[in-house]
Amino acid sequence: MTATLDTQTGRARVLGAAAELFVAQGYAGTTLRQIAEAAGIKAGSVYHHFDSKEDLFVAVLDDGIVVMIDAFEDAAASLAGDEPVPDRLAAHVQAHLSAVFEHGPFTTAHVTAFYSAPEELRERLIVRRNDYEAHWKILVKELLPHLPAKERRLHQLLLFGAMNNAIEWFDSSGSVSLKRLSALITEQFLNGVGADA
Amino acid sequence: MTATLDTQTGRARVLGAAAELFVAQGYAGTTLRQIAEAAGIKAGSVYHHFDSKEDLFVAVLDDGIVVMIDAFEDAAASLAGDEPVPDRLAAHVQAHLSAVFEHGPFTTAHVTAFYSAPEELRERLIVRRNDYEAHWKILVKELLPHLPAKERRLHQLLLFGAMNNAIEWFDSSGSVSLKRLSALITEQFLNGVGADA
DNA sequence: TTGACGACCTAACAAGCGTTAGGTAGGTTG
DNA sequence: CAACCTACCTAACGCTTGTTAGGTCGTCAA
Repeated sequence: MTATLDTQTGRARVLGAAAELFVAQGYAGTTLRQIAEAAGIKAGSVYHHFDSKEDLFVAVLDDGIVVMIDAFEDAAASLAGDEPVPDRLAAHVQAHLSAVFEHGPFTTAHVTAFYSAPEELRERLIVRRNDYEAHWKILVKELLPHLPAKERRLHQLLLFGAMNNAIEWFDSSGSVSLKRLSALITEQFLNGVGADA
Repeated sequence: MTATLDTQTGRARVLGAAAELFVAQGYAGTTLRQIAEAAGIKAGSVYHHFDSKEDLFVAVLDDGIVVMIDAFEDAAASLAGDEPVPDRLAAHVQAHLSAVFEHGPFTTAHVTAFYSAPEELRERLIVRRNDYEAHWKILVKELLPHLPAKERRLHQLLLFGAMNNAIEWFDSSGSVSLKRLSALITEQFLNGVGADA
């Protein structure tokens, strides 16, 4: 459950080491020898668990998207469904950010390493990514029924941009908590920065 | 002025080819032989113009940030200074997006390729990046004087996130114009998505 | 005419890459 | 005890990488 890199076995250690390195250095910038060393084995042994570097990358990101979808559905399940719009949105924003920042490098890899991979490789991942985005699309439609679909899509993309870009500057051990950040993004998204407060 | 890759000479062709490839494939994913071929010369000849792959990368991104700062200052100069807040913000948002989407691969590289480079390389670029962010910081302070500095910084980061992430989905030849996108981002930033319209 | 210079090319270098074949040690199963 | 499986290791393969040394050819100043 709370197993770290040191206590895991074989395949899981490789997967975790790969996730961390892909996040830090991207796909092309990470070598199998680095991954192997971080996992405590030799480069050739990686092929006992995965057929190729590409497959390993796909495995990392597939794991990540599963975590994100779980987080989304947990958030949905924790709501009765009749809460005010800001509360419902905030719960899901926090679930997303929590998954990215606090649930290990697998989710983070989806935000930072995805675009570092060759396009051909990315194509193997978009199905599951679209699955996650579809969850959000339904939610946003429920929360903002008054908007035309096209505009709703644009706003959703802007929301994703604001959330995912936070990975470049947000420090989870800093003075701003993740909960506060979630509230801020929600408030900003729904009501704006408030030119006249 | 409107010189393309084909009409440029030596160094400029290498620079342009490198920018495009860095955008498409990242730093580690792009080879000097690819750059050379795209520029119409041989790999070794790149070293007549640049001392290393790292230097070439820095040159590309330095060129990009200059364009962005120019665009920002042009937008500022085109304003009288007493326009309403939404108009002033929209002008600068459009300047930023226009620079990223319509002024060649150098500016784009700053958004997409920056984080694909090793951290040591990135350090050579942050001085100029900070210079550009400082322009925005001053502007946001003028536009939103009522917010505490800390919160203003967070909102600014969210704005950058929304703008820069647009590179992953915005299609400048699509049905949404860049001007409309600028207006949408500005409206969203200042007033939110409007839960009750 | 000579000389220098810029812009390129050829050919190679050492290092590192992803990947593979074949081997070894320990645990489990019949 | 034998057979088998899992989890590794060693050693190498062919290839690509960034980089360098030295050469060529046209242009242009003295």
